[in-house]
Amino acid sequence: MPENSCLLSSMSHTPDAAGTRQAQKLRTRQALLTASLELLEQQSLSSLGLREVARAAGISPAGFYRHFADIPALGVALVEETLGSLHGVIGAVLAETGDTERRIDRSVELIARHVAEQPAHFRFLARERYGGVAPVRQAIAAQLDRFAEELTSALAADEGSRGWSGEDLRMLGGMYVDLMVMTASEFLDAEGPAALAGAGHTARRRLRLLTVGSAHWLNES
Amino acid sequence: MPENSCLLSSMSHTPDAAGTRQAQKLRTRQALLTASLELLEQQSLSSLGLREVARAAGISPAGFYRHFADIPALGVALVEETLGSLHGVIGAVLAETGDTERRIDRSVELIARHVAEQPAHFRFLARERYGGVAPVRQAIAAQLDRFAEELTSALAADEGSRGWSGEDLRMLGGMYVDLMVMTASEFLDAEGPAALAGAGHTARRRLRLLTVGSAHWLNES
DNA sequence: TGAGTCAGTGAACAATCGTACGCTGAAATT
DNA sequence: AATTTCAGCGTACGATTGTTCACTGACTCA
Repeated sequence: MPENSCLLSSMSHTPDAAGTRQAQKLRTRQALLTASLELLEQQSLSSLGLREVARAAGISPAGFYRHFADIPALGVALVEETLGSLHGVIGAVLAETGDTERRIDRSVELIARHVAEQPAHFRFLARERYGGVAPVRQAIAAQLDRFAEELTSALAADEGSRGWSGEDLRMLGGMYVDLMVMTASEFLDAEGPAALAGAGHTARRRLRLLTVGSAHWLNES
Repeated sequence: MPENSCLLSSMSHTPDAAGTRQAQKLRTRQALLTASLELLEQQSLSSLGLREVARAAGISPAGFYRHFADIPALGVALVEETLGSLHGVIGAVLAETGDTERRIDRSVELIARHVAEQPAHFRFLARERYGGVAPVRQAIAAQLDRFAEELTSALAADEGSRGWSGEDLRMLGGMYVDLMVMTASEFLDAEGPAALAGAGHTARRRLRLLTVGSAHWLNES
């Protein structure tokens, strides 16, 4: 830990340039989220202290309560921030082209890019998916269910899944979602470009295996 | 929490019947493991307190150090206890019969039974697999890698995987392991016999999809 | 301009925490 | 029988925790 500095340094209460009231509040809220996400790279939410977060964000412990009632509440907000902006992206990738191989490549690239851009968010996600804080667990489950649902309806529109039952489609969508989360975790664990490429390689092959399986699903089931 | 009682009550220091020295030590060690596992049903390891565990096990905080140096060290021991006894079981199930459908049924039943018999162990496993305590995470990863390896060599001996590359076999083994962990988590989340049966149903179908995929893997890859 | 709102402060609180010390007494060893 | 070993205890330490309270002062709005 090089610096436990005040992340707000030059923006707190100084009557600087920008800052309507609520804009400033949002900025501190964001500072809390950012600071906690940084702290969460080395520990899990259930051991994260309220004071610890406030300190890292540069506000007093009591100030925390102006934004969140709890550490769990902050966790739920983090879930929102991590996954909220990703809805609709999957459908776009699937709709892009019909070529299966290219679709797989695009999907893996998409995950790799997002993970590389905001690793801490996905680390948090993987860590808390089955973590010790119930509200956060539920929030993540709800978001992932939404993803599975979106993926399911995107798959239903595809010609490759004609004749599939809704139940089977849901299962397939769920598997894709789980595969994505697992792939994201492996990208996170991968250190160095070689390991990263390897992770992408096996991720593609896993998706391909699923694709092959679903292509023959109706004939053998 | 109905009772925070002393789990050792009648066995600590009383010159009762049984108990060579090391046997008694093992017994308190086991009490520590059992107590912590119980506490871990509602929280994760990184927020588990040393004093909390000692209190639940009925010994003094200082006594904890006679058995473990850390809470992380206790976590590693829990990993050992959870997965150590399961090695070899997978190979036995796979070797039992050649019929794919029956094999899938046996596997899912195996998981369901183990999860039902010791739910807390598997809850702990799922929670800490990507949890905040590095040594525990590594211990789990090492154990699961061993499982994947065992599964891989079991698959290699199977006639269905003739012509597969070692790399592909490892991927498939890894997917089966991940699927097992996921299935275990779903069994844990399932409340009531209906949800439990449903989890088993989708677990079987997921395995079947993987089987269908691997049956056509060589032709389409 | 004047009154009201409210994000953030600082002090104080009772708890809990991890760790260290020396001690005890039963079991093990000689 | 004398000696050593060592699992567990009791106490104490400083540090940190979550939460509350009355406060301040810059913004907002009439």
